[in-house]
Amino acid sequence: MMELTRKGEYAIRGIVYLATRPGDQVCLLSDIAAAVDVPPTFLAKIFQQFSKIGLVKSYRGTGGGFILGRAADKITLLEVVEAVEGPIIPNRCVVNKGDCPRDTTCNVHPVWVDVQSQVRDILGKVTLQELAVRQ
Amino acid sequence: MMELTRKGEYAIRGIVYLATRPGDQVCLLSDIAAAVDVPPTFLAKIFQQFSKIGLVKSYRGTGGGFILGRAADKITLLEVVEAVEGPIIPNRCVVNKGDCPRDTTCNVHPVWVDVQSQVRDILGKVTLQELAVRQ
DNA sequence: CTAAAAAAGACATAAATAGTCTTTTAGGGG
DNA sequence: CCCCTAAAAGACTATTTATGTCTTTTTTAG
Repeated sequence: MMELTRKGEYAIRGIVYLATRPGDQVCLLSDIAAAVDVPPTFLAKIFQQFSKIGLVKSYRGTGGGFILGRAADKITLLEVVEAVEGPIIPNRCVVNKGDCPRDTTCNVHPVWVDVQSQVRDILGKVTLQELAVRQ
Repeated sequence: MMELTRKGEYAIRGIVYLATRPGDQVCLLSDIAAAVDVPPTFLAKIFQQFSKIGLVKSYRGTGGGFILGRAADKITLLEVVEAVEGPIIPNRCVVNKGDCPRDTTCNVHPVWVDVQSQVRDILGKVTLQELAVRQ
């Protein structure tokens, strides 16, 4: 349960790699894919999603490629994960209030709210900068 | 991401309902299914899984049915969820040590360990007794 | 022996996952 | 303007997982 998909795993690998590169250096998608061992066409889709919400900035044509959309310490793991996996939802019932008919009577509901909150909190406190440091 | 499946949701509903019943009263699967609005054949599969690991106790034949395998305050939500959804695994890399080749170098790894630990902790502290109280 | 009820296993359908392939758009250099 | 490079967009495919159903078997009470 609660398992990250390949897409999520690849997304993290790709953008963390980008964060290890000098901030002004445009990276080719093909280079990133090779470095983190992900199918290039699949990573392309992932980076398109990143690009749309500004997590990365893309340049087309000769000399094009990708750089981070913001400083690495301003991008959290939560943002990266939610960008490709969608919001952290331990159960449908927590999506939005009133969605679940049992809402007020169900004793399980607050537990899922708690889980959601804790997970978001953990992921939200980790930045790409921390993930990019080489050991 | 991290979404409980229908199976998990149904499993919780079913066993929580069982926990609201007097401890010595054997419940028909068909009655439970009707009460919590779950397809009976599907719930049957779920309760078979419960039965195998002792979360519920089953009786066959005339007058048969199900009761909890233990007192409601001795069964946690974590056990129920893991019984049908499998272990809480935010990422494959945390399954067991050495499984992930990047294990020692990957900075993301400890984050998933933390997530796993927190979620298990939250779910492990909630008992069926608490979930069964009527509001 | 018979009826009741769970157990077991095969089967079916739909959705999500994990990609690939092709075409289009944008930008740089000659 | 023409060509080359590289990302964007969208259609397409295969595999796996989720969500069940149906049939047969086993167990048990009366």
